[in-house]
Amino acid sequence: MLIQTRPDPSPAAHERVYRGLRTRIMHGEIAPGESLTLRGIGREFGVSMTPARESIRRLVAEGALTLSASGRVSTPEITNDRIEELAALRSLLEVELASRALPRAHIALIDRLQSINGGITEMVERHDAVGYIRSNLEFHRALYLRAQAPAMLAMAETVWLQLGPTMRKLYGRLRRSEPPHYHRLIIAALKAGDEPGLRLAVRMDVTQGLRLLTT
Amino acid sequence: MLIQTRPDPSPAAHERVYRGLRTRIMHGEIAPGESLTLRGIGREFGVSMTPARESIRRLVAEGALTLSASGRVSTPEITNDRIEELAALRSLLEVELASRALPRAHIALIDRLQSINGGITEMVERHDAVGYIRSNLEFHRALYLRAQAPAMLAMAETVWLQLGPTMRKLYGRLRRSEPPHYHRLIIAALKAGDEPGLRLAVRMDVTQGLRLLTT
DNA sequence: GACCGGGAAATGTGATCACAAATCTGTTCC
DNA sequence: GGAACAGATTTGTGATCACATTTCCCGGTC
Repeated sequence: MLIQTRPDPSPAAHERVYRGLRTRIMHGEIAPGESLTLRGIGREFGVSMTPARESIRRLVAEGALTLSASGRVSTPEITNDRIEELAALRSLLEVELASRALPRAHIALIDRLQSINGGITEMVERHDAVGYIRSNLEFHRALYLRAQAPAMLAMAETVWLQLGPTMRKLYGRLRRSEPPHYHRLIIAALKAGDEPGLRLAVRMDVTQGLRLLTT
Repeated sequence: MLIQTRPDPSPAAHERVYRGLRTRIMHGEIAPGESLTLRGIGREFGVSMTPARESIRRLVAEGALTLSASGRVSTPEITNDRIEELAALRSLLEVELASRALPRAHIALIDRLQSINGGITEMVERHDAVGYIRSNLEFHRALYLRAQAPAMLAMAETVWLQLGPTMRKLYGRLRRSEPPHYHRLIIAALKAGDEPGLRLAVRMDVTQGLRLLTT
């Protein structure tokens, strides 16, 4: 075999740009309604307009960005109806994912979740909004990875992406020292093998924060 | 006002290409594993590689196409696990959409559904696979449009898109003169305002065919 | 007959450019 | 003072090109 396995020597430029923008959006680092330009993105990542355009198309397709009639791209202004819908989607998808992960949840996973949870508490104390959002999503992703349902997980992440720009705003309205209460319930239900309890805990955790925005 | 309202005078080239490919994939006109080339697409639609590439990026982002490590694009070969997952997603999303549409379902909608249903029967008699798939999706979309949940509908359509290439294969295994049995149940439940019945009928309709593929 | 190798063709990637449309800006006019 | 207009600038779009890599095909070797 002549070809040495090099899994990802230098990701394509459009991939780099895509990943960069994606995590920024998902973590709420871009305000709703903020607008972007192809040349600006290109300059920022040191590439030409071509890869910038491709990454934008991808993000638009995933609902992370909207583009106006004239082709201008910006993060979507989110309405209450849309938030309600996205919260319902999170509930539907993530309850199912958690349920599928339950029979596969070993002790190692529970340890991992508890560790991530500690990180979340730390972020709350530090008032680090981006860190909080990132850790919170990490908690959910760690659990759902056990569901062995990649298409479903991808859909859930797409919903997170669409909610990204409002997450920041959401965080501002949370109680300052709010501990991840429902996360504890999720872990307890996992330990007990309690499926109805797990479903309820996930549903509450997922809709709790978003309810604040719609009222 | 100087600017005359022209809602869509000439859709951008990449949009045309995107729509063209999308409907072909969703209707099952492209076999699983079939591969496409940027130059080929460009030649077919009379455009250069640039719009072809953008539409491909979009479709890949939506899961309608996969691209290999070397960047080659093709329709995804679908495994049984993936089909099971996508069927579960259809079930989750479409049951919810139908449920939300129920309180808004007027007589005009029911008439429309019955009319589409007639078209489906016709397609079955004609052994027109593509027409069958198209009419079937039209039936579901007409119902879900009443749910007033655009983000959720978009997700459901994404799942249809991902199932597209296997729809054709599925059709081949259906009984020749199979009438849209569960569609009748859906319409009956709508008329009766029977929510549990509607949820069940949609779940059965959505998973019925796909079950054939996994066994 | 099957496997391997090398060269030719095909393919994806990214940069650059021209062009049209949209946006911005500074000035003028009421 | 504020609205309207015209020119300048910015921006998205799509075509074209060069380049590196991959894929394909044909001939040779064991």
